[in-house]
Amino acid sequence: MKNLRERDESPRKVPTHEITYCRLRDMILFGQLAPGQPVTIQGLTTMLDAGMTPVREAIRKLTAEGALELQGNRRVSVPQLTASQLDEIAFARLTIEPKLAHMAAKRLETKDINELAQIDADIDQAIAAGDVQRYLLGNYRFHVTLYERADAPILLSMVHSLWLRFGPSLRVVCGRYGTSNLPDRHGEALAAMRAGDAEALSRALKEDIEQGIDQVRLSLAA
Amino acid sequence: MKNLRERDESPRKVPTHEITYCRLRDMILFGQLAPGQPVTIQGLTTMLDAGMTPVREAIRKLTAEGALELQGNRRVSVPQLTASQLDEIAFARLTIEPKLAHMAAKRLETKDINELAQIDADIDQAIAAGDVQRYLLGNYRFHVTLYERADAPILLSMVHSLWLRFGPSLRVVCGRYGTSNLPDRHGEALAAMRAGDAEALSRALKEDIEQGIDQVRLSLAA
DNA sequence: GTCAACCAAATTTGATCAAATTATTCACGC
DNA sequence: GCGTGAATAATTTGATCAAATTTGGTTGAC
Repeated sequence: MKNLRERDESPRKVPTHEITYCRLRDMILFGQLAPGQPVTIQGLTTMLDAGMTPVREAIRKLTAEGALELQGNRRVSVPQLTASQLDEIAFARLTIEPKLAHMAAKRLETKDINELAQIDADIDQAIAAGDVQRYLLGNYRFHVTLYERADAPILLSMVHSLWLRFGPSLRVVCGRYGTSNLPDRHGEALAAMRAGDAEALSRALKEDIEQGIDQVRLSLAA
Repeated sequence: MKNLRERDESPRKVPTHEITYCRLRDMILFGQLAPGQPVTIQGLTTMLDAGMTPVREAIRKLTAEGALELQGNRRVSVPQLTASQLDEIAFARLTIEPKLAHMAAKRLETKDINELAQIDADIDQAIAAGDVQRYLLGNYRFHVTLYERADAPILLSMVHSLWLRFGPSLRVVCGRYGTSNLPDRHGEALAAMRAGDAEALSRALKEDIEQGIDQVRLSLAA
């Protein structure tokens, strides 16, 4: 009985700072906050409709994850990647993500593969429609859903942090060049999953990641 | 003139939450907080002699880095590693740290190598004297000092997080079995640095890390 | 054994103080 | 006389704290 909550006003179960963190993170990953654009803490309190402490805590967490940086003294912003930082991310992603895919391969059940196929279908639709937002969200979900099956929380959190650093730049690329030329090795990946071929799966992921990073690298040079 | 601060009471330059974060982090890395031991936020406010907000922010940051975990509901604690989590850390460390060593190799100057030799000498003294605290601090400084020369902030922050996860367990091992049997491939590493051999350096680091992890793995089985 | 009241701890808000940025004004030079 | 630059004042923002609210756990009574 104590779990039932009748009041519409406060169906609180998760703390505000958690909600604030998620909302701010999604803003960084999928859009509204462009790299370099400076934001004040108080601006975020009104933007996210939360008190000062929860916003503050969300910022600390995201700063630790590399999704935000404390710019000089007074403002925070989404970091703008340099070429050498992109190389670091490339190395880390190409090492860890194929490993997670490999680990996940053995544990994947038919249900999981169907779910991933569903997500992939949605991605194809988004690409065809030129819907950047939906492509980014689908791509993120595809990778994370797969990696979660590896049951490796530490590596997963590292990947999570890498996506927070990489996501904003990918978004900029999509916004500039549209959804064509974007990585779509998901078909190969799904085939490897169905065949239970861990090696092939991790190879497909590696190529998918390389393609995405090359895209950003090109855009960075310009 | 405005930068001069006469008042003894408040020589504030770095914010409290920064200081609190560092102090708490060092407590986790080098000692006082054992894995599994639950701590309350209020306990930390008195222990660290800081207000509630700074402590809260430090906890958020350390939680994001994996140094603390929100235990069920109500308390935080230093996570206790499972065997599979140790495998994850082993994979990540053995991938990233040799890479950083390799990157650093080309940039090392004589001054840096001398500094590292100095640290290594201090480690040897600590091992001979059985001084666990000093060994841990020296070992940490040796690795971090080397990696910093790679000029790769993202990979460095990932390593930083891995050490925060690994450190407490290493400490437990030292406390239980003393400072013998501990990794000391630093001599080989220094030789490789002097020879300018990046491959040999990264190999030495790899062996040093493997040795340390095996030590913890053994202790975990018991 | 279950329910309710109480207690302790976490969360959150609002207030206060300090610091920094911006705007305005005054002075000096061209 | 007009424009530029520096200095100071004002407003905005950040950091910290203390108090109030909420939540979860525990204990005692029925």
